[in-house]
This record gives sequence, structure tokens and C-alpha cells, in this order.
Amino acid sequence: MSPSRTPDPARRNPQTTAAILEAALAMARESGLAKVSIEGIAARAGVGKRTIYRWWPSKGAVVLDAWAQRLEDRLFKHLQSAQSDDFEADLKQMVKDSWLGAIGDSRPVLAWLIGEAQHDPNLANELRDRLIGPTRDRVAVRIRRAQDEGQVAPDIDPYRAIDLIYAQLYYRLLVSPGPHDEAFTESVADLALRGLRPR
Amino acid sequence: MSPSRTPDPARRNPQTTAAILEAALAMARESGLAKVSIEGIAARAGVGKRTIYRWWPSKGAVVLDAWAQRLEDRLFKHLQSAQSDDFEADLKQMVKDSWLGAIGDSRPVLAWLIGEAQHDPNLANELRDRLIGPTRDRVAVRIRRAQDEGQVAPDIDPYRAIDLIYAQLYYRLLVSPGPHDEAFTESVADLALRGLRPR
Amino acid sequence: MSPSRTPDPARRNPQTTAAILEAALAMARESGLAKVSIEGIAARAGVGKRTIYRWWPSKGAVVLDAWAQRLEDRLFKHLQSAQSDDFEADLKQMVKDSWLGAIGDSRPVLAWLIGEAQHDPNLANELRDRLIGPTRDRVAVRIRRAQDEGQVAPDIDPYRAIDLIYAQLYYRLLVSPGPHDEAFTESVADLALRGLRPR
Amino acid sequence: MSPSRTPDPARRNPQTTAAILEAALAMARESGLAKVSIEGIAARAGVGKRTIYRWWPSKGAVVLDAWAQRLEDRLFKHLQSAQSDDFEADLKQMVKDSWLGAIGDSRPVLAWLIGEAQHDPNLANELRDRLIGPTRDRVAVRIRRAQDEGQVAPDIDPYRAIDLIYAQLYYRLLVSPGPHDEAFTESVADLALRGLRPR
DNA sequence: TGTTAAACGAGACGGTACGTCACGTCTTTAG
DNA sequence: CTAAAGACGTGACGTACCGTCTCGTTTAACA
Repeated sequence: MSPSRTPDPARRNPQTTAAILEAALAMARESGLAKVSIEGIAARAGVGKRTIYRWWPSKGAVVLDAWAQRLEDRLFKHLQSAQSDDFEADLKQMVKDSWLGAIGDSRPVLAWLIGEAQHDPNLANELRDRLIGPTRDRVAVRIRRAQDEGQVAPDIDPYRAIDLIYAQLYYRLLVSPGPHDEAFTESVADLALRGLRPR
Repeated sequence: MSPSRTPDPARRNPQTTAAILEAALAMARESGLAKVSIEGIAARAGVGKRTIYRWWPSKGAVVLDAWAQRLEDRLFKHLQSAQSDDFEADLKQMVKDSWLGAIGDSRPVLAWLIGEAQHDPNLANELRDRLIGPTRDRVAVRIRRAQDEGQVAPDIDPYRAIDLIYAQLYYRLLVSPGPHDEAFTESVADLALRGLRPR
Repeated sequence: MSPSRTPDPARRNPQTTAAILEAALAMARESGLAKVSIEGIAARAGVGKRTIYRWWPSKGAVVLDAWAQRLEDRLFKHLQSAQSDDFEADLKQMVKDSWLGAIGDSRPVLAWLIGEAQHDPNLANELRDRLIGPTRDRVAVRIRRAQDEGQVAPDIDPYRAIDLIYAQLYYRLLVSPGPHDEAFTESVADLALRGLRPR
Repeated sequence: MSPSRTPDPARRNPQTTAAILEAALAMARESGLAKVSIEGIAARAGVGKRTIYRWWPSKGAVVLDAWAQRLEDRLFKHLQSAQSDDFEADLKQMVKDSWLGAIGDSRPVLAWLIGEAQHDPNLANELRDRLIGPTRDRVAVRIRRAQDEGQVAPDIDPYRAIDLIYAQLYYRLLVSPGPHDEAFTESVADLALRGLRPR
């Protein structure tokens, strides 16, 4: 009977971890995400492949981990800082800050991760748990306040409202390309707000 | 100077083509899309790999070709059959017929293709040219009529209106999962219409 | 019943034939013999592959044909011109003229052809019929005369005598490398003559 | 700077090595040498192709390795066992034992390897280093002794004497076919000895 | 504080699929 | 009917990574 199959996080070498994440991000930036491979990361980080497989289930997970680590703080800070009494202004700021600010130039990373997630359910879950879900939850809080304050129709499910907003961003990212600039984020919020306001 | 490196479509063997497309679809259905490989398709179709590479640039292109061929007619017929005077009814029918009807059970194929397209710009273009673009164009025609008839606000770009509608579907498919049923397509149209109607 | 399986040599296009042979030789010289391919020859000669297969059984046969055509006259003329009364002088001249003169710089072609012949019995036969055999026969004539004139021991099979001589050349070409110069051909003849002279 | 691209022989798996060599020999025997392929060997040995490429540069090298391993001991033992005082007897025994005994039925393997070596300089070197050279060196020792004892003319380079002998064997193998039997090896030695004896 | 179990680097290994090459057969088109 | 052009089925090539599996060698927890 093997005493333990799962590795012991307490003994994990933080330098190794950092080297792996850094290598993953660097290679993604330099060679394009399609060329990221576990072998490449291991070689670049000066690390055995085994060590990567010990802590991550797939290369997508490594990239997600590396990318999310850099992103999370900024992303969630932005989302929480929009706390004025003007929902329209707050919404526009949240969309702009998260999509153009926090994510910004690394939209291709997000696109690639979602692409990978289409054939990797684990990665899909991880992605939702770490980024998509928390983002939605934070925005939902603000929407519910707006409903309380009468700025959004009370009969709308806040998460459906978020669908309406964020879907436009992801759709442009993944399906039907177009510029991702301030005019676009404004338009996204405007169009959504037309439908969300109480009649 | 070589006179021509590109193969001559006139000499293409239609039986071979059909066998390849059929094999690609069958394998996608049976083994799951992640297991589709050029080698597998070639073996199953009784065809040389070279023959596949001669006519398609990637396995995604083969699957797209196979799938689109079966889909196109039904999809576009559905979109054009919604021609009543009630825009809301037409919209709901178009969404339902295309998303639940024509695409239906093969939504995973679409998700996988879009996933692939995130690291294959060629495939992304092909996908837009064959499916996404034509669909949008057809819906745009109906929206413009609705604007003429006063059922949709005239200051809205029809393509942004389409974004608003279809984005919700793709978002649920690719990013934030949930059921794809009639209640959902109804809700998609309802929510979009709230914002599209003239004030 | 097919009226004829073998093509009719009378209808053979001499220009096409010449172009093929020339292309084969040119490619052998330029890219090295290992890179000669039927496809390459066809492309370079501006000829369909079918046409090559119609007239030659293998690429080795094409190269042999091309090379032998250029070689034959010179080779056999040299061998017949040694007709003095001094067998030693004649032998040395025959060896020198054939091995260094006629074959000369194209020894690698010969080596490659014999290499091919090790896995292509057809080519082996062709090679013997066109080059090896005729050469041996011509030298045998001169040896028999030397036996009649008492310059070679009468109990030696002329063809074994030829083995003794030519084997040294081919051995150095194929098995145990060394310079192919006049000193070598002299030494080959000297060493052989030691054993051939009457005791 | 990559510290080392060459694999570490210490980590080589001897079972795998043995399986590969055995498979190579077995396939050569069963299907004929022309049909030996790296893919075939890998499949038969239950081994990844990469593993073969890691340790051998070409299929010729694998076959040579497999064949030489089985051959070496017998071959060199035979050559060293001829140590009587009668050079003629020793020579005849060495030729017979090595050519008919040790090599024996696997002469086609040797022919094929030399054929391959004509377009593979690496293989040519390996072949010389492992088989041809050592054989020549061992025979040279005996010839030098014969010169000391006055049985061979002292002015003859021992290696040229070996040329004279072995060339006849290889010539018949590679160029001008004929039986390989005891009568032939006797004749080879006799003919060579005629020229080697002191006058 | 020395023992010992683990994490670690290195990379060999059995595999799968890649994309390319050349083979030899075949079909189509032009003269 | 020959020949050019080249599509086709076939099969091997050599490469890239995959994920698993030893190997020593640190290294840190605990005995």
C-alpha cells in the first residue's frame, strides 16, 4: 500500500514553483501560446517534468495559474472600487477597468485558455472557479444594490444581467472580432442598460 | 519556377472527398472531438494523409467542412423562414430554430471548433466566412426591417443588436455553462428585446 | 486479353528519353546520388512519372542507363587498344585506362550503383550485362593471348585472373578505402602479375 | 547553452537495447533486409521509435550492431586460432573459417550493409571500425610472422597482401557472383599465395 | 542531530500524432 | 495512342510532446 499518493504541499519548493510559473508566462509571451509545452516549460525553468506534473494537471493549468496570479489582485480591486451611487457610471467603470485595464493586452491569453477549456473540463472548472465566477459574483453584488436603489428593473436575475453585459465582451473576443477599446466598452454598457433599466 | 504548387480542384476525386468528410464527422461523434486526428481520419476513410493535407490545412478545417456541409442548408433556411410581421415572434423563432434546431445536439462541435480557432487564425476565418458571418447577415436583414417598421429603435446598429442576442448564446456555450433549452432562448430574446425596443 | 503489356519501343520519343537520362545524371552530379528520385527526375525533365516507369524498372536503372551510355564507348575502346606484345604493359594500361580514365571521377556513381544492386537483383543483372561482363570478356581475350605467348601460367582460369586484378579495385572502392591513383593501379597489376607469371 | 544533447549511456536500458537488436536481426532474417524499417523494428521490439533514434543513427547501424554482436567473438577467435607454422595452411584456414564459418549464411547481411554504406558514410566507418579493420589487423599479424619466417616475400606490404586475398571474396559477394564454398576459398588462397611467396 | 522520506533535476522510455517524402498506380486532358 | 500532369493509396521517415517511470541528490521534518 503506498503511504500517500498526493504530494505534500508543505514540502513544495516555492522557488521551483515560481520558476515554473515565470517560465510558462515568458514562453507564452515570446513564442505564442500555441507553442507552450510542458517539456519547454521544464527545460526553461530548469526543472524536471515530473515536478510540473506533481503540482498541475495540464499545461493549461500552469498557464492559468501563472496568469491568474498576476491578474487576480488587480482585477478584483477594480471591480470593488466602483462604489458610487451612479450605477451607469459604476458599470461602465467596472467593464472598462476589468476588460481594458486588468486584462488588457493579455486578452489573447484568456482566449487561448477558454479555447483549451473547450477540450479540458478540468481547466474549464479551474477557470470558472478562479476568474469567471468571482468576477460575476462581485458584479452581482453591485447589480443587486442597483436593483434595491431602483436603477435596475427588479424582475431581472442579476446573473442574467451579467450574461447580457459580459457576453458581448467574450463574444467579440472569441467569435466575432472587433476592436476592444473604450468606445466598445461604453457601447456594451449602454446597450445592456437600455434593457436593464426599469420601464 | 514551378508552374503551380496548389492542386487543381478540377481533378479532385469527389468520392475521396466525401469519404474524408464522413469519416471526420463519424469519428467526432463516436470518439469525441478531442480524439479526432488526421491519421485517424485517413485510416478510417481509407485515404492517404497526403490527400487530406492537399485539400485542407488542418483537422479543424476538415471537421468544419464536414459539419458545415450538413448544417448550412438547414441553418439558413430556418433563418429565412421567419418572416411574419411580429419581430418578437420572428426573433424568438430564429433563435430557437438556429440554436436548438439546426445546431442542436452538435453544440459541442461548435464549441470545439471555436476552441480550435483560438489558436488557428485560418480556421477562425473559415468559421466566420462559412457560418458566423452568413448567419449574422441574414438576421441583420430582419432587424433592419424591424427598424423600418418601428419595432426596433432606429439608432441601434443592427450588428450590435445581433451581438446582444447571439453573444448570450455563445457565452453560455463557451464561458459560463447552463442549459440550452427553450426557456433559455426565450429569455435571451426577451432580455435583448427590452433594450432594442424604441423608448 | 490486353493486346500488349510491353510498350512498343518504336514509338518511344527519343527527345523524352534523352531528357530523362540527362536529368538523372545532372541530379546525381548536383545533389548527390542519394537524393536522386523518380519524382525529381520527372520534374526536372518535364516528364510524367508514368513515362519513366514505362521504360525503366527503377531509378537505379535510369542512372545506370544514363551513365553507361556516356561510358561504354570510351571504356571498351580503351580495353581494346592495349594490344602490344608486352602483357605487363598492356595490363597496366588497361587497368589505368579503364579505372582512372574511363570511370575516373564517376567512381562514386559506380559505387552507388553497386550499392543499389545489393537490394535490387534486376539492377545487378543489368549492371553485369552492360558493364561488368563485357569488361571481363574483353580482358579475358587479352589474358588468353598472354597464356598462348607464355606470359601467363597456362593453368590459370582467365576469369579467376581477372578476379585477382579487378577485385582489388572494387575492394578499395567499396570496402576498404584508399587512393585511386596511378601508383595504386600499378601496384594492383604488379601484385597480380607476381602470381600469374609462369613459374 | 544546453549542457549536453547526447544521451547518457549509463541510463540506457539493457533490456530495451537487447529487444531492439533482436528484433532487427529477426526481421532481417524473416522479411529480408530490404524490408527492415525503423518503424518495423520499433513495433516488433515494443519500443518507441525515439528510443531507437536516441542510440543509433540509422537502421543500418542497428542491423550492423545486432549482427556484429553475434559475429565478433566467433570471427576473431577463428582468426587467432590459426597459429601453426605452415602459413599456407593457416591462411586457408583463416579464410575458410571467417568467410564460410563465422559469416557463413549471413553473407547477404554483409552485402546489404556494404550496399547501405555506399550512401551512408557513418555506416561505412562503423563497419570498418568494427569488422573490416579488426579482421585486417589480425590477419596482418600472421602475415608479418610469415614474412619473418620467409614464407612470404618481405617486400610486400601486409595490408596489400590482405587486399589481394579478401578482395577476391568481397568481389564475388558484391560484384561478380559465384559459389562461396571451400573450393573457392582454397582457390582464393592458392592464387594469392602464388604472388606472395618469395621468388 | 542524525535518519529518512519527500521533493527534486534529469531524462529514458512506450506511445501517438505530426507533417513530409517518395513510391508505384491510376486517371484526366491535350496533341 | 503517347505523353504531360498530377491525384491517389501506401508506408516510412524523423520530430515533437505526451505522461509515466526510474535514477541519484538534495532537503526538510521528526525521531
